[in-house]
Amino acid sequence: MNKTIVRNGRNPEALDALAPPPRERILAVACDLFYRNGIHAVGVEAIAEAARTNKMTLYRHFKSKDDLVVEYARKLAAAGDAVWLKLAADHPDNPEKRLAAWVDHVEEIVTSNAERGCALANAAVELQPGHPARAVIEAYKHRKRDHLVKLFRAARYRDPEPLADEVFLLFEGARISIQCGSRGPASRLVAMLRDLLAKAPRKARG
Amino acid sequence: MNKTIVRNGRNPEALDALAPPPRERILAVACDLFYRNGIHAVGVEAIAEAARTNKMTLYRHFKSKDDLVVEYARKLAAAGDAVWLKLAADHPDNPEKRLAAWVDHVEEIVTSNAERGCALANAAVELQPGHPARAVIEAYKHRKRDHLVKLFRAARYRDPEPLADEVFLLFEGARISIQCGSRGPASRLVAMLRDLLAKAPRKARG
DNA sequence: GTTAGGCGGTACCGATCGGTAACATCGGGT
DNA sequence: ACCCGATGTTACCGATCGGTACCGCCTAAC
Repeated sequence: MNKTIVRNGRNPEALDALAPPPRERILAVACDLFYRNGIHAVGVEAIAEAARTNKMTLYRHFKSKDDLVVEYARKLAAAGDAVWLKLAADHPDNPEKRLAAWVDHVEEIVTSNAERGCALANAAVELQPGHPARAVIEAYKHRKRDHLVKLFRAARYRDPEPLADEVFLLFEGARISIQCGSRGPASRLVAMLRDLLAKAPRKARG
Repeated sequence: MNKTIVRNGRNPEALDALAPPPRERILAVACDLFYRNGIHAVGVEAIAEAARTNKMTLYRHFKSKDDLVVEYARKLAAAGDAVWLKLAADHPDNPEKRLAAWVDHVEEIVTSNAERGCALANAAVELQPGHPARAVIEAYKHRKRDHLVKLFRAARYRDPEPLADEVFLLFEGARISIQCGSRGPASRLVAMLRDLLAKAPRKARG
């Protein structure tokens, strides 16, 4: 009867000893359900249940469902920002490799199965213009576009801003198109990007 | 007391003598509300009320809300197809003018205020993958891409399919980006398109 | 004039929604 | 041994959802 150390009361001899605290579980489950089924289609009770807890505990950590949605958007935005941090960390002095790594990352996203598009864009579609999560989403999209500009500037492209806008629109278009059944155009995205980046004019070295 | 001819019983002396029958009013109002507020955010009662009728009459013309949503998607798809028909009718023998007119049309859409993006793409985001309206949406998006291919082929572009895919993604990306707050990249869409179409290689005449 | 059908109005149904109250229980820290 | 904070459980609230039954009215056709 050696009762191993567990994080929460129930289920003493199960193997969820490494289960995160409720708040993290709730948020993780909410991310999954919101993304797969849409925000409006998922009730708080279903989230609590899937997180192996209950509605009360959910409301002890989040003031309201809208608050949970805001945290959802924040977590997604943070995950997106982390990609750029990792990109910079992995190739600190080589913009060329950073660029190639980013294209590989895009390829991963766009060729992965069960793709339901950009979760933040989907959320923006579902949420009313005044919803507090919209500000999080819009700020993230702006940062993303700026990251592209900086990446292209570092790679010595002559006109990084128009190039970033074009790449941005292609990427966003691919992700929204996938869930509209247009996998055809989206499947060509990576080839387009490689071609575009190869042909765009760059400054001379030095 | 000359009772003028009216289309429906009530309100004999008002000026809505030219009011369409209830089904058309309901569908038109549903299009407006679904687009502006999202499908899940609009109840059938609100639709009936805005159409100056009631829920019963709505359910006499539509089996369910899902059925109304399908008709909503069908109407949007028909409106989109009508644009291509008009394009072909306006410039039957001049692919160049047809192309220019299409770009102008894109410019109108993308610069109009209160743009909430592509209504069909938004609907696809909100609807579960099995929803019957999804088939309508996906079929329309395929037609749209094919229309682009045909347009570019008629304009004698050397590789109409990759070009159509690229233009398709740029357009879709712009519309989804507008409602994510990224008006910057989207505002450059038309310039991108004109540049892209000017530089893409074409076949020689004859 | 009569009839039939489309329409408006109201009241209602069961289900589910987001959100809360009250209480039992368990754990770790002192 | 004690207590306190975090969690689990249950029941409940008002509001709203999609959808329906019933009745009365008006119009159009015959």
